[in-house]
Amino acid sequence: MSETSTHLLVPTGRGQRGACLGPDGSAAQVMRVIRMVQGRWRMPIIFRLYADSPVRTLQLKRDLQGVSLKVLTQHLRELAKHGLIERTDFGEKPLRVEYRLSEMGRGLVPILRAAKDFSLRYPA
Amino acid sequence: MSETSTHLLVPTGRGQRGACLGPDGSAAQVMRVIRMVQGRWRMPIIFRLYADSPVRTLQLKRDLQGVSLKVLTQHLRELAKHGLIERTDFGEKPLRVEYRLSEMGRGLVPILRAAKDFSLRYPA
DNA sequence: CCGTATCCCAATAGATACTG
DNA sequence: CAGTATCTATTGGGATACGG
Repeated sequence: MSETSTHLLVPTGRGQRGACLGPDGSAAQVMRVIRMVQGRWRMPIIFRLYADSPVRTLQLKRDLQGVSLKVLTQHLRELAKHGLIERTDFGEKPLRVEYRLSEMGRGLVPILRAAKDFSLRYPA
Repeated sequence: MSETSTHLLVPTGRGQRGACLGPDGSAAQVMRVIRMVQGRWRMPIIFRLYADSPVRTLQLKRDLQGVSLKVLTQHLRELAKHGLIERTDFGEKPLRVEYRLSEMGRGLVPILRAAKDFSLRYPA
């Protein structure tokens, strides 16, 4: 196909510069991931669940230190909606709800490790 | 140090579950990267510069299609402030400003590739 | 050509009070 | 215990107009 070297995002051809990030929609695919994990408490939640889960709600709140229950619940709901975590409601009394990282959530690990490496290699 | 298995984030010890993401501050390091790249037009800008740079301002605006000059400039300033891109102002008339991905900006590539892989492996 | 200044709207998140 | 309801402050980004 034609010479698209200066055109929108990355050209479709393989082997040239930029090809390893893929054809056009790559930015959108990356943005999707960013939207899933962005938010004041999402990384703390994900790391906490990764270190040890399942965890009950109030234990999570205590460990995150500083988050309100409202905001924590909002984030947990969003994370569960996107499939990164799983919510288990035992229909007990007193109430008992647990959260755990899903298989998809564990799939984030390579991204997080790459991001952490980047932060270490390029300090603020 | 006591048994921290259920404690804050990831325990300091090596070799257990969670250790591959590192000790405590990892969430903050990842959040730093997220803050640098989050924003409506940052991924499109980064991918565009990665595909071909340097690029002049209005060419970038045309390629991004839909962004206003104000918002584009805001993002470019922030990206430059964090060191991900470089801004070159040739003191010419008519005005001529170019943006290019920095070495640090290219350091994002492993993260972006991991994020793209994740999106493909776990579609919406 | 490359911005900045203003105004506006929606989304985020903190504080606080209430509920099954 | 595990939420929801309100209210508020701040931020991000779009539209538009103006300026060097």
